[in-house]
Amino acid sequence: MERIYLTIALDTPLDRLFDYGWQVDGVRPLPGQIAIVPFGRQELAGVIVAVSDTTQVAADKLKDALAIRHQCPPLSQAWMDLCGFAADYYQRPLGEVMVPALPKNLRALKPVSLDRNLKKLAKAPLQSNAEVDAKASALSPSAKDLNREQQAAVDAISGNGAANSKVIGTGAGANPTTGFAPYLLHGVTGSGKTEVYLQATARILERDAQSQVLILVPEINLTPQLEAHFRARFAGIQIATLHSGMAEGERLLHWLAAHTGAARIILGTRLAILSSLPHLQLIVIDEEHDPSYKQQEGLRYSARDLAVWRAHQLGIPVVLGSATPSLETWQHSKAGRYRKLELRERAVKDAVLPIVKIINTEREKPSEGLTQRLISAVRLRLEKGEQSLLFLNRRGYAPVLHCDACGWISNCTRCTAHMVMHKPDKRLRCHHCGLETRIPRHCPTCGNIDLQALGRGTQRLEEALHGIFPEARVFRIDADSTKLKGSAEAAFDTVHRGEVDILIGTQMVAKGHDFKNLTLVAALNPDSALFSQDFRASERLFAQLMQVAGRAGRAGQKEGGNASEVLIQTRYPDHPLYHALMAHNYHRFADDLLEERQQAAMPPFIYQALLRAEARDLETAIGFLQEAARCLEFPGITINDPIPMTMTRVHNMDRAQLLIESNSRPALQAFLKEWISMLRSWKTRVKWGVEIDPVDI
DNA sequence: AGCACGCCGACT
DNA sequence: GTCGGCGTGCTC
Repeated sequence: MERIYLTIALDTPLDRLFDYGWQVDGVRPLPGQIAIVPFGRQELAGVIVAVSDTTQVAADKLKDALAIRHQCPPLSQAWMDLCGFAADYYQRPLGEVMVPALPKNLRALKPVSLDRNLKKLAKAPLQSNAEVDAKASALSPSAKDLNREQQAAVDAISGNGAANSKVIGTGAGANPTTGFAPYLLHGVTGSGKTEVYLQATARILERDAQSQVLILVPEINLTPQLEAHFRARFAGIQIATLHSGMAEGERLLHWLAAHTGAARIILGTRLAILSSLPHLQLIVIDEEHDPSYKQQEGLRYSARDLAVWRAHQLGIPVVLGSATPSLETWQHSKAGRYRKLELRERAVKDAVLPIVKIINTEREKPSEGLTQRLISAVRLRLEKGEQSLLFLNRRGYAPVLHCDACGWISNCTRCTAHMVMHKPDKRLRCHHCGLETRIPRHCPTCGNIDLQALGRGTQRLEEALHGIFPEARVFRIDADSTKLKGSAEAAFDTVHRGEVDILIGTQMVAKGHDFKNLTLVAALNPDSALFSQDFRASERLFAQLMQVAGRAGRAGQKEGGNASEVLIQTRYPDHPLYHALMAHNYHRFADDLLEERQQAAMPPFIYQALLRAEARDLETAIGFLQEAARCLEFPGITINDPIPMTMTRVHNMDRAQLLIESNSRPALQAFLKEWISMLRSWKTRVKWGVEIDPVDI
């Protein structure tokens, strides 16, 4: 029996790999396989990254691995390289990238779920659930006719004809007919981006009997409807879905379908970018500008950026679709690094862009948050039997409770934030730490029983609308009304079935769902983002408003009907952002913002990283950052002053941050590598972490 | 990060 | 007398 050594990546903050012994009896373990090993006093699953006849580790320290999951085909070198890149780029140990990227049931200490799901997969193809099937059966199975621009896009992406002249480089194992080619597919809602994805996918699948296509969407809510489209179009082809809302067993089943190549189409949210896809030939990122593609805890990766890297690695096309591309992507396309594919027309027959109008709330004072003009517009829709959508990006009843007598306000005791009043369950709730109390009957400091609810959330708006339109069917969709699993989809279905007259929603309703009978969209109070500290706030607001606006009138206008209407209630009717919105002019808006960013030396023209620190008191956190700022000088690197975070205290911890900037990405990377290893060697009670390419500053 | 060992305060 | 606070030390 041969004795060998396995180098294994484990999910631990220790930035190194661990060697284990193994007695070979029969099959020799391979890199990319899963091993179960003893680690300290625990047992962990890890990924074998190398197999060797020797080890540097002293015999008295070395332990033997406990088991190898031979039944699971090894992860490819390409997948391990992807994780290696992410680990390097985001400055994390390899095991912290690899291991959490695998389904929990694959990492379980006992292979029961693995064996069960492998057997299941061998026996029968992946099935979609009944709801998706029902939706799919209502959709046409045949490809729609494309307009000229759509056709050009499909040809370019799938590499047909001379259209694909701009091919940049080819990676190892690349399909010779494509090569790495990043595309920005720029088109408003209703311009038929989904049809482009479907037909490009069809071409890729036809070309090669094994090829796989990965399509990412920003939110779990959007996967069922996307799945229905693909299900309807691709009968007999296995479609895997991957998102965080799946049960662990199901998740493993779908992951295995992708990993073994059985699934040819993979639909998912950002986490799917780290799945194993041995025959990947095309990646699509729908709504590429969406902030959800940025993971906000643990490994803070950008799924969009990893998608572009992965496409480059494999030498395949990647499509970034959006009506309002991120400035990063827009700049790449202007510089010619990404090829721009424009869809200028709405592809849906007779559809026209909605008319955007501004309501000046300085001149026309709203009552209960609603101006008279808006109320009339809703009434008109009610009379015509059409739907209205009121967009208010603030959940709860009122954002704060206030005592007029003594000035008390409902502050959270653990956070620099107000406790939000939730009327249905009679609670005050902190949206940051989850602290809850009953709504006090009288002021906790002076005893005054007349407490005022200040401001307006979706619940209060719902109440007001019931009062104004008693016979209307008012329906609210937000994180509170859709807390139960699957209830968000049910809620959207209720609207689709026409059982709702007035829909109230937070940003949840802005994405994806096209409501056929919706002819009025109103944004009630979007102003707060205009003057935010975060320089990306206006970019996000524009995208968000453009997206809600896109919910209206998608399915074409009825005979003789008017275009849909979008009403924006604002105190700043002359703000350029609203003017660009009225003119449906993303180009102008984005170009102006880019120019500002270039003048001010901000992303995407420079690169940033953030060191965040968290401690019991602010002085400790700031002190740590000050010391960190002093400890290493590096050419081409700007280290700013530490500042408390906008929301300083969360869950009784004070937080501060230090911004690092450079106009050279390699310089920033080199600096961070050295800096972080220094910081790691410090003994401190401060909790800290580094984020690369932060999006919330 | 886990997890265990280790040495000092308020409870049955 | 013990349960348990979190300091510090280690993980092939």
